[in-house]
Amino acid sequence: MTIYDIAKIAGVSASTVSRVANHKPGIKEETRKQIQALLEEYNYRPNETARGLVKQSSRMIGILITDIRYAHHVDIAYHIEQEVEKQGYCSLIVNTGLSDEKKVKAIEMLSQRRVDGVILVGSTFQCDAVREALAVCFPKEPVVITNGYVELPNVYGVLVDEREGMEASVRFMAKRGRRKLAFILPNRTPSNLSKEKGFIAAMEELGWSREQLWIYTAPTTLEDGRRITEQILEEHPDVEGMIFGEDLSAVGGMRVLLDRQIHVPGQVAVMGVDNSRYCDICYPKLTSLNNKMVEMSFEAARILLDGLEGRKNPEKIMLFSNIVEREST
Amino acid sequence: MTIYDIAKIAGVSASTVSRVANHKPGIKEETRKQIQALLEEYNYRPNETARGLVKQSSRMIGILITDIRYAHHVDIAYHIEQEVEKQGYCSLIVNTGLSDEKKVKAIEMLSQRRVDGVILVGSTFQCDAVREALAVCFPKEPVVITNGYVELPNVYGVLVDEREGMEASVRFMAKRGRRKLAFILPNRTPSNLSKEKGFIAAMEELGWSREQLWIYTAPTTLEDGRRITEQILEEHPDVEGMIFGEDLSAVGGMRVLLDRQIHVPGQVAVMGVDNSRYCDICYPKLTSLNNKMVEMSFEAARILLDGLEGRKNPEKIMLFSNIVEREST
DNA sequence: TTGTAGGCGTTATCAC
DNA sequence: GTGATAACGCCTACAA
Repeated sequence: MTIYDIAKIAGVSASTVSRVANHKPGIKEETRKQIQALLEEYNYRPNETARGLVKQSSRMIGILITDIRYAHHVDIAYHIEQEVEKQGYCSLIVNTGLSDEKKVKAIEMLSQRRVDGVILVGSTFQCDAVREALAVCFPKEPVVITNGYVELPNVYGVLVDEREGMEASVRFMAKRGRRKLAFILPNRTPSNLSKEKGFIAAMEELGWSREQLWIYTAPTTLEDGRRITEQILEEHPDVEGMIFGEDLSAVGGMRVLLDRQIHVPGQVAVMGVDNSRYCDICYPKLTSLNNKMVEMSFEAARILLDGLEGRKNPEKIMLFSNIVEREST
Repeated sequence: MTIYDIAKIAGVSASTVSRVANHKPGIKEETRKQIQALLEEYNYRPNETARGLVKQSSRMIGILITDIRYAHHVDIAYHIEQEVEKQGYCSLIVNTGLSDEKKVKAIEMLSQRRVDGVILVGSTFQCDAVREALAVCFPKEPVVITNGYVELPNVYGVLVDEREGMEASVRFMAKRGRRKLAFILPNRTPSNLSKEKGFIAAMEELGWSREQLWIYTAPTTLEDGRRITEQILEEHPDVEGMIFGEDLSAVGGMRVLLDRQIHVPGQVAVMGVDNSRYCDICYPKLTSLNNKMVEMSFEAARILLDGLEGRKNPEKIMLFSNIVEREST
């Protein structure tokens, strides 16, 4: 059913039908009613593809995420989708994985589909490959990075003070008498590296030399958390606190402690980062650095929508993290 | 950059450029090379919107989900997205919530965007409102429902024997000496109602009358699981096993037992359904009825892709669930 | 091997 | 108020 079909049936021109369908003024009330009735009878829906072509706007945005299955990510995607949907935008969610190549491919694909704007979820997108791809594929369209930033005129960053947040976490532990701390770095994203910096700074403040620090690396799965915790217990049986750069591996780590009857938090206190759904599901409930995912999502959606409608925003904004204390500390 | 721009620069016609861009035969090797070079130099990408208009295909599919934040749902969406992406399709994921009205709106929106096919995730979409909307909005396009089915010529269902699976769960409990069982019904979707039927059938088999059965209702959150468990303990302190219709509320329930020092599984055995990520995160690890989410996703994607390319499939297929035993039983 | 012309379904700009 | 007509960017007969 196209406007032409309807026009033929009504005995009017296609433009008249178009005007009625778009609630434009300047139509005799009688014709309007008649055509409106036909529109409903034949269940007419304007072809968004054709409309997009002439309007030069797809009314779709792209959301790039490395892996939406991680609770923290899906929450962000969910909130962004809900927000932009209110303004009639659809979300094209793409899981890119960690490789630069797939990130670039995804950006090219989105530009080919002419999305009106893009949100990149996570500081992992703060890299040269992505920057270059954005520069050629989206030179004008608004782009927002959550938890990261790249230097381009049309790119906005919504940042969280994770370095400062991690320093606060160390002090939080220290205040509870935990000074022998291990830090578990998830992977080398800019965000995680600033957490590491925060850890180092705060530990030095406590009088530890950089060489003494217990810094380990483990990806973001339960199993990695288990493995690294076993290793830490092996190498530092006197550990008093463990700060994981992300929640899921912290949960894996806690389970090892539980199984070995090392009391949490009595003997070892544990913290994560992301304040995700996992924190309430595991046992004991996990204290976590809240990096303001929900707020970040709303801000990212708002800034993107502003950009789509020509409103300006500062290119970077910063949100402040806080610690959500639960049972593990 | 359009094919016309490139054509002008190259001094050829737009159709020649189009042919080169689409790797069509019948072009002199020399012109091909020259144009290919220009295409790359100017970073040309065909406008998918325009291409979609003429090809009458958006190469997008719609994925309808009530709430993608639930681990089981996001896993399904993830696998579908990955599968269709391999064939060059994009996924438009829409969170509809539970209301019929929003489900219908979402279907209309997807048809307006002319997606080539749709996957509905969960038996909650097996209802009259959705059936009617599909009939008018997608009379010809392939549609797949996971864990459900509606009677329409172009709709496929990927089903799981949850009724039988629930019977098996009851027997599984009985074999471990648990005969005083409570069943917690998440909400009244067709899928959950067949779980309930399975529970009833198996309990009758064990010699319980329908009136004696401990059947409760609680939505799918941690908090609901807590609340209902407290109520059950109140009303039936002698309960020996609890079967939750979904994992998350089971986790909430287990925490109540843990807090009251009721040993799981020693005193009360607990099971969930979905075999989701939550099962490994909680404590003790949750035994769960695996309703074959991963397999269902792959089948749904395959059937949809088959439909998109004109290949036929049986309108319904059934997968068989199994129990994944962990620590809670 | 290449170019021309028509069409995909809309919207928007002019006339009438 | 309404109707032609020309885009939007691409593909594809058909013609040359």
